[in-house]
Amino acid sequence: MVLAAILSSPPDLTGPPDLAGYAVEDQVGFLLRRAHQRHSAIFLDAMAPLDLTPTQFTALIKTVELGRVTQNHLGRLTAMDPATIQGVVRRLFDRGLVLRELDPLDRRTTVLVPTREGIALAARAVGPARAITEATLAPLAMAERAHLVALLRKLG
Amino acid sequence: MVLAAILSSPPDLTGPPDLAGYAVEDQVGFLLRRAHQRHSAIFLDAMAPLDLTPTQFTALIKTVELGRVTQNHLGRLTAMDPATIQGVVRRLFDRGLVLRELDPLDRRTTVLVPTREGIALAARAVGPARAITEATLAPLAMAERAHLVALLRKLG
DNA sequence: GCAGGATCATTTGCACACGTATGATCGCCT
DNA sequence: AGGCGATCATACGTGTGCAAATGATCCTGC
Repeated sequence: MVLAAILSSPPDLTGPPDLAGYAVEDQVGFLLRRAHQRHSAIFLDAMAPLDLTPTQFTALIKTVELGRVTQNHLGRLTAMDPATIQGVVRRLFDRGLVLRELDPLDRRTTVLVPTREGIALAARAVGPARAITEATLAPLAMAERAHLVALLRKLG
Repeated sequence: MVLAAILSSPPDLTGPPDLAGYAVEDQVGFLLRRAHQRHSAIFLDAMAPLDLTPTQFTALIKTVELGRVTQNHLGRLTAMDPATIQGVVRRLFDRGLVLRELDPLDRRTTVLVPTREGIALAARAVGPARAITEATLAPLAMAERAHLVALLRKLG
């Protein structure tokens, strides 16, 4: 492959273009994307038996925690915009994990309520979720883990 | 709304279901997703004039930096799997920012080469990119920024 | 009391991101 | 030589994420 590259490319006398010392792989954005990817992979793998994605898990847990929530409000609590939470909730609804109730006093909203199955699944998911957090933070020492979480939280 | 909730739901004597003190919003996964979202929003906004997404920018910069890369190799360098890098490169190609060359010695691969326009756009994008990193890290003090980057890098 | 602005949910269109599958090609080992 | 596992690019399906548009409903100010 190296040989192929040498043979098939003309000698580059100009060298790499000057990007003024900018290194993409050291930027927060790149590192955040990579860390998020890694966590997602760990999550999907560990949660496979329960078939929950990170967003589905978050939405379900929050719904169970609150008992009754409006869809938009749930979205704000879980950092998902209305378009995103809509799809997530639809999948939870299709699996019978949450119900949609009508609020006679505000006919714009649909109030979400966890079903018995939703509550049971949330309870079963907490264990794996702890393991996922642990696995995600595994490369870091204990003090570093707390530090990272604090910094991420501060990042808003 | 409160009244509606009272009227339409039976009294809940059990209280919120026990999730054993698990707080979703304090988990690394949730915080990573949130931080990544925030950064993406900042990026898209600041890079709007150049119309580059984070992944497109990363792929372009790396291609310019290297001069010649195989698509899969570029994917590994930029943390994108083959399926993802394919779409990203296709969009760069459609905009005339990179070329696809054939390697006669390995007919499986397509070698990517930046065009003059691609190189120029990359050069123009570096400034905004620095501003984006700065804006993303704005909530943190200088020492904290370095610390966060170090921790994220260590996270793999 | 009603008009204008805000809020709620939904839809559409685009871009990531991964798993999985497929077909072509390469490299190595017998 | 020949075959077999690995690698490269691509395709498809699903899920996340945002912007922008729509329509229904609410609430506030006048």
